[in-house]
Amino acid sequence: MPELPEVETIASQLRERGVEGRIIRSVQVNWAPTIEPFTPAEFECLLKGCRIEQISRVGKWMLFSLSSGQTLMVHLRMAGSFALEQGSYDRIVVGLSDGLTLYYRDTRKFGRWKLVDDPQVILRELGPDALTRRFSLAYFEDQLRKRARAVKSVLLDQSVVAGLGNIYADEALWYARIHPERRADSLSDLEREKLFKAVKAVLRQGIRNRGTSLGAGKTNYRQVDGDSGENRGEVRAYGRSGKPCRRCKNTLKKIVVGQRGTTFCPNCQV
DNA sequence: CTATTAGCCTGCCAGC
DNA sequence: TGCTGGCAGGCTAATA
Repeated sequence: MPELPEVETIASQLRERGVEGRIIRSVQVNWAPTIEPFTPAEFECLLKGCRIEQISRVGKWMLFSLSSGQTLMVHLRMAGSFALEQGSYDRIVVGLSDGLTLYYRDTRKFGRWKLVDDPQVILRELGPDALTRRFSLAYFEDQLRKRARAVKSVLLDQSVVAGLGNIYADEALWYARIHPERRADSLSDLEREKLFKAVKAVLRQGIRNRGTSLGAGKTNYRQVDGDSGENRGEVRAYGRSGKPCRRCKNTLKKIVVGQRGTTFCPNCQV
């Protein structure tokens, strides 16, 4: 579930809690596939003694720039999170200077840590981050016009725009009143603009509310202090199948688009 | 270029 | 209550 707003929330909370500027004293890897192709011993050797200079985010990637010149890039995938207190499912434990410990928690073990000399090796495969100026209306229109796929699949394609996942894609389409299965190249000028604005708006709202948690389970998104995100009450489409549309009162419907569960309003999303 | 499937893992939930 | 199958927010690789 961590999409752009959740990753942004976690990154900014780690900054607020003073992770930047600390020295890495130890690295304990409890689930080795997370750091492939390195072994836990190699990985600790490369990180130990490095200062964490800066924590940033691009799309759904978190970037820790290190004093060694390398960058630690973390993708939380389905269930990854960070905490500053020990818990269950801690796959990597990073001991920092001045007594702080960073816990990487990931029930489903899908998350991945990449240690790279140049972040561009990974970032050049991505389209512009959805909340930057590089993701402009002109760019988005151009991308939509040349793709025949379902518009929802285009929103989820990280090489087109980086940061949207299943929740915020459904939300943006609901706000723009566009049916998720519409061919991207069939949208009108007005629809493209409405969708563009909706994408930016739902992501900003997600950040303001510190992310969306859909349940209380162990695989659910959590802020750094363990709290749920507060955006759930704002959700209009995702996970509301069978419930009334908050705009027209029709019953929301769930279908599959590009192998992904998709909830929308058959009445007002056309 | 687009679509489809399988795989990676574990927890959760509905249904029986 | 207890078990089971199917499903889940992401992404990649392989195949058609």
